[in-house]
Amino acid sequence: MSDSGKTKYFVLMEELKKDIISGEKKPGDRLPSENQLSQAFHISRHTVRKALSILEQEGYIEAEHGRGTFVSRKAGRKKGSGNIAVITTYLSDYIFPRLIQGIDRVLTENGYSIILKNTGNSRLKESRCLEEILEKDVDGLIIEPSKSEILCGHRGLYDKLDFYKIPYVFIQGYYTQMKSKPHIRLDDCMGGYLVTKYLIDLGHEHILGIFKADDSQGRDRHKGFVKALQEGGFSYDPDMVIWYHTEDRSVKPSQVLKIMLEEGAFVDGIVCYNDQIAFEVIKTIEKEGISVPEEISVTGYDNSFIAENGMVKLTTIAHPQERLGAMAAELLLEKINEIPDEESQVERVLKPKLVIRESCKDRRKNR
Amino acid sequence: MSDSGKTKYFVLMEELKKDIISGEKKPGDRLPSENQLSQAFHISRHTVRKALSILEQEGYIEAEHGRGTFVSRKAGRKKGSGNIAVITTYLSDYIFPRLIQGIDRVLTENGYSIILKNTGNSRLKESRCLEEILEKDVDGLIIEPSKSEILCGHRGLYDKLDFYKIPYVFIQGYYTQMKSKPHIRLDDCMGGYLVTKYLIDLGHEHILGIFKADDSQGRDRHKGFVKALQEGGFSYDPDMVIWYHTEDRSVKPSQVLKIMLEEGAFVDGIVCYNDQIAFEVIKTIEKEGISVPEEISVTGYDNSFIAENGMVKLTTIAHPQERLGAMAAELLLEKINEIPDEESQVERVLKPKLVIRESCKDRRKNR
DNA sequence: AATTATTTGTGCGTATGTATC
DNA sequence: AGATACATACGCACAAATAAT
Repeated sequence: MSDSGKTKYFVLMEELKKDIISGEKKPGDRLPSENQLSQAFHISRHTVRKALSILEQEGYIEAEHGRGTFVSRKAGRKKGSGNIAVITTYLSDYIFPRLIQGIDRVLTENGYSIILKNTGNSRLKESRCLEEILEKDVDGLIIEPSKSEILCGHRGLYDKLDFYKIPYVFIQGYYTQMKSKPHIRLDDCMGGYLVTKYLIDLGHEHILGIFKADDSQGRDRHKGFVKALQEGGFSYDPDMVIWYHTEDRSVKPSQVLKIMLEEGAFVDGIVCYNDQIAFEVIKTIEKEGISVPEEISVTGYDNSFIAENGMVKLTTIAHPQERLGAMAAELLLEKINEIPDEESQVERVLKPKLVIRESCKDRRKNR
Repeated sequence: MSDSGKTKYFVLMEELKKDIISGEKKPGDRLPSENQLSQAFHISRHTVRKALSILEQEGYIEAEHGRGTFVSRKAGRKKGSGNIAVITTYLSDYIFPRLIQGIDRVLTENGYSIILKNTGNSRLKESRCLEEILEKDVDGLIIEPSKSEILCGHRGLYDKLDFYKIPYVFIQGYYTQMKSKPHIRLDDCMGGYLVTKYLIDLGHEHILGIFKADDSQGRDRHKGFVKALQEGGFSYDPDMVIWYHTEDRSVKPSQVLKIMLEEGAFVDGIVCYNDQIAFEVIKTIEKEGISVPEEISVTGYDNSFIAENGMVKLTTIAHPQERLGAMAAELLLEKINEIPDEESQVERVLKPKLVIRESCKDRRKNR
């Protein structure tokens, strides 16, 4: 034991570990064979194996039967639990099942499992979920932020994720203060533009917008709505927009609309935040004895089951739900396997498409 | 290698692990010395050490230089991952979102997270999922068996779950060979009875049944179907039943029905395995120029979204999806917290309810 | 206090099996 | 088919820690 009293296998192990950490041996490189090492270090092959087994256990190297021993591609990193957390606002409703389906498909193909959490769109629950995630060891996180338009009160939790080097990607919304973080979303501005433009092209002149005020999607869809109106030569009238919050969603839009209609407001088209709202809106309108689309056209958003199979087939924006989930999973996998130097693109935007059904009527005089 | 092709160290390791998990060796107990083991198992000390090193690495034992090797004090009561695996056939469609919602609600309330897996109703994937679950440490398992009516080819995996004392409960279906295992299900026999009885009471006399052949639900619903017919004084006619398998589901029922109708078979009511099939059936019937329910009544099963919001509002069986999930989670929690002596009830059956909508017509002459 | 037996830890040499190229 | 490389397995020797005599 010439080397400072340490054991032989320990010396060899440290030597190899040093080479790997320093970068002298790069991920994927082949180590000398066991016999070569045993000769070079003047120790028995058995002792070499002991050193290698420790390194393998710690995840620095990977031995392949009949081929050789290689520096692990994810050298230095923990071996990983194989679990990835997925936090969404809701589980069972609307687009989420398909979204989760897409995430699951990609992750399963790559040997991961998903840990599912949902926040009910509550900031408090989102905090709890994140804290739980930090306690368990997950290899990554896909999260749909709750009420993404409201100031982020728990930025610290995301900082912790960064600190522990747990990669995460946002889906659907994103916190505006964290725009540089990886996220995948629909181009909601374009979506809002498309439906509004469609109504204008069909000759509508009194278009009402109903938007959600507390997430980035609502803000973006409204932005597109305004853009289309102004391009069409209409001046923007704030009275022709109903804003609501998550907590209001089942009552406010319908109630306000009802009052507007009863007060005799003239409306020939309504752009709705999503299909659910559109459905509520149609119910309300028809209760007032007004018919859709003959008197008022209505557009939805998301192309959910309800749009295709409801009483009135909704003209809406196609939401490639499963694709969105799959892309999020793919981006996360890239982040997980990424070497710190290179950085993949952090934002991926899906272009929405208009799906035309039966909820809008052509109001042009001359055709 | 007399022992089933496994390596010697592996055999010894499993043997010792079994003793520790079963409680034969208690935490703090001393294992036989390496030399004793090598003599007892007729293997070299080197091989014994290999086995022990794995157990030490996994945290089952702790070696103390000069004293001996001891069962780890924290071997038995690993703190628990707080994760519970949920394996279903599908994720995004039909009743599953709500079911998972129910499971999630109860488990989240109790501080657990769910790891989601889906099998696509494939036995192979079910095996893979179970193997993965065995590798990760989960505190329990809720599983919807795939094709529960077909002989269980991987019983061994469930035995392993028993061995590692991972509690599990079946939902929806259950393997008939494992009836004594905890499971939660609808009383599908009663459900099948209810819809059929309803049609008979409305004066239907030529009732066709469409059932799935490869799960226990299909078999049970058919059983109720037969019971109602015979109680109503009709003899059972096998030609008035269409059986299909999971792989057939999108083509066979409609095709066979189409042929039957075109050949002039007289049918005034159809009991369908579920709402999806009922939906397909209605499409097929109406393509043939026959109207529902005026000429043929159709019943569904599950009371899914489609039943409430489709073209024809389906008379169906209410499936308390979220409740079912919640009950499964509650039963699992009982199993997890259960002291091995006392055993809670293993089977819980939910009574189904008939939901009457517009897909059946009263055919009685005198009212 | 020293000795001895026991037990784990380190290390060497050899042989055979099996996967890869 | 043969060379190479990792995987399993046996036997031996000695060191270091521990416990009992």
